[in-house]
Amino acid sequence: MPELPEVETVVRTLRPQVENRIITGVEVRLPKTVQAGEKFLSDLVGARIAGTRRRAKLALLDLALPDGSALIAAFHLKMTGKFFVHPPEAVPLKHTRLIFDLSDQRSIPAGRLFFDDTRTFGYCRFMRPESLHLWNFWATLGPEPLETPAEELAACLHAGNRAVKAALLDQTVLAGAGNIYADESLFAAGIAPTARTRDVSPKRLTALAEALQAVLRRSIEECGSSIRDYRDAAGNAGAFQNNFAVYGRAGQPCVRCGEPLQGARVAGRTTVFCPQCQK
DNA sequence: TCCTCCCTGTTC
DNA sequence: GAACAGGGAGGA
Repeated sequence: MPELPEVETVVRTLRPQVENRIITGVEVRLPKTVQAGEKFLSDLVGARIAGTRRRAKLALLDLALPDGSALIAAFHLKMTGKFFVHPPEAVPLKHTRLIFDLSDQRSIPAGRLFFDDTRTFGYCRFMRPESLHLWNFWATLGPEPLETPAEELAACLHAGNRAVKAALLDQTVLAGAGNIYADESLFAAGIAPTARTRDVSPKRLTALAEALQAVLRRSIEECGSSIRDYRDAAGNAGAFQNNFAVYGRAGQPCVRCGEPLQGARVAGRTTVFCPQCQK
């Protein structure tokens, strides 16, 4: 389940394999994977992949079209979306949803970029950069947690009155956290996932924001967390799952106090926390 | 603000 | 053969 550190890792591993390659063909194997901008599909041949970057949990390809205009391919991997660059002769796999054929700048075939997605929740949108703001999801995304002071993130979390975990998961509050990093940062900050944001002091919300930043940074250093499906664009698993204090550990002893961790459902998500250490 | 649904492979 | 995994849209 790619969250911010996993998408960051995917983008970093994809970059050297696709940047400055030319798209020589496109194959849409599952129509619904292209969520918007189908009309641009025919313009893609000859486009150069000018850049790769991340915003929230989106992986973005900046494309330079042959007519000189710019286009963005925005991919949301959701739970099971994966990129992989295969040799030019590779054939689609069972769950391959979208393929870009790539060549180098001298038109020599360089490979095929597969977007594979078992559960088909992932998508790609083709958009003009100047039209991005018309996409509601994009326009309402909250700040990047690693590029924003913790006090500012705390103020975002404080707005409204809901379970703190629900605020952490809300991409319009801050962008990039998912179930894993929400649970891990709540544990690190000693805050119960069900605590109402209005009842948590600004100081503790700041500690939560700092804990989130720390856990995201550490996970990026370890190339993300691999639960089941996740692989980066080089086919490698991450290692941060070995550092989980609570995620997936319901019933096991708390690493801090030894009491059994409790499982629950909060904000519609499986949640694990320590009733002793998190108040 | 909260709940349901989408989807398929894995686990019990 | 059912429960479960979960981001985000959409509806209550």
